[in-house]
Amino acid sequence: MMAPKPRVRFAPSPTGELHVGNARTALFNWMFARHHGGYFILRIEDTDESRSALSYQVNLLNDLSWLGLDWDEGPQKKGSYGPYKQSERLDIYNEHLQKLIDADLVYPCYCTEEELEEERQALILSKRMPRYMGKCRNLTADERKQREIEGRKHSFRFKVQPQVIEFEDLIRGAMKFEGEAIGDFIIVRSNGMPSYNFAVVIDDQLMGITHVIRGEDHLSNTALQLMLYKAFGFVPPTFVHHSLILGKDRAKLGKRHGSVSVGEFRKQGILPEALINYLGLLGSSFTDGREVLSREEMIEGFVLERASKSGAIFDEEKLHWLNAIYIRNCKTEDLIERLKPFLEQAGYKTDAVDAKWLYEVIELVKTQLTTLAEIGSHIDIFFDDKYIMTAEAKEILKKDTACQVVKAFAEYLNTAAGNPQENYLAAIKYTKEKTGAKGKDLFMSIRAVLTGKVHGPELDKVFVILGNDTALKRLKPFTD
RNA sequence: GGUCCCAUCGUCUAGUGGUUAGGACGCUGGCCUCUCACGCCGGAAACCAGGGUUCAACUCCCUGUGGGACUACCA
Repeated sequence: MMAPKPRVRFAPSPTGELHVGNARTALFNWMFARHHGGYFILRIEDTDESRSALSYQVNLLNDLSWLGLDWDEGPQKKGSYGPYKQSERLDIYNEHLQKLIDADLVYPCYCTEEELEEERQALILSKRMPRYMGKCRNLTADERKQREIEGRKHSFRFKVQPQVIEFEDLIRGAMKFEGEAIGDFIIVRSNGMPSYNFAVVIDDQLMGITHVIRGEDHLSNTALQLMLYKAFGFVPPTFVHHSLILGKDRAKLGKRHGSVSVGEFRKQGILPEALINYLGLLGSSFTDGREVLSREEMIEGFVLERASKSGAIFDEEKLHWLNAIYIRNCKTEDLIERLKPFLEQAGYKTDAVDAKWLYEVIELVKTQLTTLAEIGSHIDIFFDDKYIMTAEAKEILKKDTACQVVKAFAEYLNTAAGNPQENYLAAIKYTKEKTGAKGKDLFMSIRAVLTGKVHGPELDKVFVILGNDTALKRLKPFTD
């Protein structure tokens, strides 16, 4: 008999930009689903009304789509396990809460935040672990009524039985937690919203999730969730906790480490396939050791168990290396399309320019690019309004030989009648013969005057793109 | 503090008792070349420490050390 198709989910909370760490979790889930021909489900965990925002949710879907991580069920995609937003599943949570109330596995807690904070501080002071000590656990019916009359709101807490929790993690192996340290935790808040640990268990169960693939930061939550699975009589899914992405200081990657959101990398001109490739590589490896992999190859070679157990530092340089590879492997027509927003932003009017000509320009500078955003500094030499003479170029042109070279070159060009390709070759030949200059003296001088820079693509190609007229225009100030 | 996780070049990793410890990024030497980039060839660079187990440990066990996560009416 064939194993049932796995159902996995990515369950972000729309409280900020999509972080690369979360994107990687999404990627792992997605690759796992695609590799096994299963289902990738997107669930929005928006039970924190104060932090969730619709704009973030829109962003999230955009970023995921941009990365190419398509989901089979979730927002904008109907499935038979919805709704896929927790804020729309409130009655489901209430039903389940009632079950636990009926089974006497939960109790109302009337403590205020201030009281809880006080308790926490007292415990810390006496060097004990800060946790809820169960003040409201054994309240009598009268005491509860009294608090209701006082108008106190209550949350619901789960009665934690001291126990050892064990489970098998697909990446980490046997996991064991001493339940002793866990206090009665809140499953429904005083505003009626479910807490994370409560909602996640119900949703994963009801949505038929077979593998919970998430970050290591959820490892200790698993113990609480397992208690809930048991309380409901649910069979827990397989848990898989991958390692975290770290900053240079080996702490969990966060805002203070610089760029951490998918949106930021997009704005910097990172290609989605490069980011996906990098994220897939980070903290994992594919069997044959190759590192530049297409989406299909990643799906094909993905083995969850190969994911590393230890955290991985985010290496932007390696991301850039991959990005450069994807840029130069990109078909020039496609690259131009991707480049357009960046060109506009840098002040280049792409519509005002001949498409064929632009194609030649991009084709020529492709290999120099690391990110799309730096396009401007590579093509400025081809635009009169962007062309400027750098200090290094001026230095080159101060030399006597340079002056002679420039004059001779211009002299030939002034009377030349061929196409740019022929003209360039002939002008170089003429200049070489007339001045005796060769090598660097010859080419660098011409490069300096033509592009205003001392670095750039092959001169002959630059000249052809520039054309006779532009070349002469730039030569003129140096020939008078 | 408590619970838990982790530990191979600077970084990402391969490695499952016997290897010259392999690859990639970065760094670096050279080639190509007017320059930069690309490309090609080469180099430096690692098994956290101490005990076991074993004929043999990077690999298995223990302890220590170091790093990290969690410790909310956030997810």
